Amino acid sequence: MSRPRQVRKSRPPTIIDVAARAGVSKSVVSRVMRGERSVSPSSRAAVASAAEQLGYRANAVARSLVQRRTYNVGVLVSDLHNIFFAEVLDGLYAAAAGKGYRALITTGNRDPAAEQLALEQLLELRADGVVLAGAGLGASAIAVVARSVPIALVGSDLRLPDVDVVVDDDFRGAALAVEHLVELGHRDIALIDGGKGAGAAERRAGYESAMKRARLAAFVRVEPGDFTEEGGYESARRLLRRGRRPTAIFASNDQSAVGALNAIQEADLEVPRDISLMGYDNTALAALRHISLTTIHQPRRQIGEMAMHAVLRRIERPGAKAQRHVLAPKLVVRATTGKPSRSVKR
Amino acid sequence: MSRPRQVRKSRPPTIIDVAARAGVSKSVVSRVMRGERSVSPSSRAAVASAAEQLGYRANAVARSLVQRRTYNVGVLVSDLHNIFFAEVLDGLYAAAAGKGYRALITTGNRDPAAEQLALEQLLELRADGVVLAGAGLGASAIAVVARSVPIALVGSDLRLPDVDVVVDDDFRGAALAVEHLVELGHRDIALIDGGKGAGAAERRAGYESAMKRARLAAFVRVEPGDFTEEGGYESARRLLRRGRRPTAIFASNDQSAVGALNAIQEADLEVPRDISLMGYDNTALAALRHISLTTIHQPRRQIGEMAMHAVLRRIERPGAKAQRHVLAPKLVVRATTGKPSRSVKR
DNA sequence: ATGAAAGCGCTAACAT
DNA sequence: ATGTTAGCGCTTTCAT
Repeated sequence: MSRPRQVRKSRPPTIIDVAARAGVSKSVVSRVMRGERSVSPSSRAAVASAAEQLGYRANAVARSLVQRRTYNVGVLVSDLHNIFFAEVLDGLYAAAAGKGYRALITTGNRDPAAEQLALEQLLELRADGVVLAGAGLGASAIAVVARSVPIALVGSDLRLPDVDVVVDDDFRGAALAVEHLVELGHRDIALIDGGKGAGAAERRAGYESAMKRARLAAFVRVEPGDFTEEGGYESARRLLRRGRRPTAIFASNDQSAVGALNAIQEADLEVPRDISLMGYDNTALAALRHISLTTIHQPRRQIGEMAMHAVLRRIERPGAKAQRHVLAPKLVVRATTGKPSRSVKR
Repeated sequence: MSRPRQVRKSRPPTIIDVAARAGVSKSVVSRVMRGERSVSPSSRAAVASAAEQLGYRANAVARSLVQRRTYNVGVLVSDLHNIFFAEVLDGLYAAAAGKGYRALITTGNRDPAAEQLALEQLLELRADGVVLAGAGLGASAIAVVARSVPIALVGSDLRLPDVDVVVDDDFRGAALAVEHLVELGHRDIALIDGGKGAGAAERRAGYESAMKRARLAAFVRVEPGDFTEEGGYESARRLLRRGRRPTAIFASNDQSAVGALNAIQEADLEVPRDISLMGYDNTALAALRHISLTTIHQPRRQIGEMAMHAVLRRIERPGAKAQRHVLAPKLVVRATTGKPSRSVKR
């Protein structure tokens, strides 16, 4: 009558417990759990009910050990604060789930040593593949790892053998921005640069190239910047102070565009009446009604899907060659761009 | 002479390979890998060099199977887009790493079914503990899982047995906001409500209570809202349209405060000269120089650390009781609050 | 200090 | 259709 209720925290039931309860061998249980059909309906029912009663949950650790694969794809994100990656992660997740894999996210928090460690951990966990999203790892470190597991890169355009890379076509995106402004009638279009930020160089090149193509080489002006709001503010102030004020500013990311917007307003100028402004990335910031920034959209979700598909493909076909996948950006017109004013040239 | 170079994708080396190469038994290798010291210096050196040469990496899967624990803590985040959680994740990570655990992030993308599945996966992976960050799972689902593994909740104030909960004191935070405004001399302080959003009810109660304490019960005005920018905009428009315009608006999150700011500017009012405005959460939005919103800061990183410590504690001391941890918010004064204008009462 | 052996929970031949 | 058996790569007694 006074037996102890049930040992607290008894181990979770195993396949053997289920087998015993269902009155079959553990093989049958295994078959049922994996949905094989060479099992009699009666056994199937018995196993199902036994598992249910016991609250049985398959042990993925044991399964992974014997199958020598985990169905886990590790995702190493450099920075969870960067809103850019959130949507990429959505794509990664969706693509993984759709193919029966799990995405396991880790981060190094912008610390290279921590990133290296996190990657190491993923490999110890025997992830079947790895996606590096904006990772700050060195090319050599990546190359080494790429020999033992399929890897895809997002947001860094390294060209390594056996490493898939998924990038937005920043060169083209910048050109889109310039073309939009030119169509509106702008000629004096300045760029707020992104320095060494991801994609900044391509955006600068795209800007310069598009300006030349529009026979506007004489108007090319690259103002140093650093992808931050503060940097954008300072850059814009410099641009506005100069003798010849541009009729349009193309900031190479939304963040710095917001800073620029601030400087423009401080100078008592109105956007887009007195000056047009563009950003890049189409972040949530740009969509604020408050700001409503014309910008360039990167297909973030699709980037994620692509990257996941790339590693899954090489997981399932070990021979397959890695590729470089380039996705097309899109122009998003909002309220900060318009025709240049005919105001007096100073 | 023409032997195939080396089989592509040969299996990763195991402890046995290392043992053979080092000329010792696999037990010795195991001991070295785990840093036990009952190993002769010579064996240790031999093993180290063999492992190095082979590129040996411990197999966490095998280890987890035999140890019956993974040193993994699963983190289920409802929404990676929500910037709030990014910093919470930092805290979770740091705390886990500090104690020799790994944090594995998954998400259900706001889809309850997907969340349930993701949680199930974490349990199949035999995570030693789980942190639910803003999860939309039902209390009963959580209660069931809580019987088999230590769980901590962040951002949802459910009171369940055997479930740790970490929350910001939203009641107190709202009171802080009101007190700040009252000190500046405001009396007519309206609230833009957060509807059914996380913490909205507590913030509303905190507002009401603080108003009463300041003998301002007559001025209590709760304008419906929904934590979105659009909602904040609409709420503010309604507040401004009414006969008696409040001298201060307290929006129950930053997002809706930004919407309100927009409405205020449209009404040709200046902040804080004509009207003061506060938000809640201290998101990146509030810090934009453009906006520079006075707001209430939640110790997000600390919330994450706390939650992780809570589950680690119960992982290591299976008997331990779960607790409710309440963290204190902080006032962050920026540029949107000031003394009320002495302008004519309408 | 080292080795031998058992076993973690499961899958995957192989029998029957 | 079902059961038996042999591992997966490691840790952990238990000897020595």
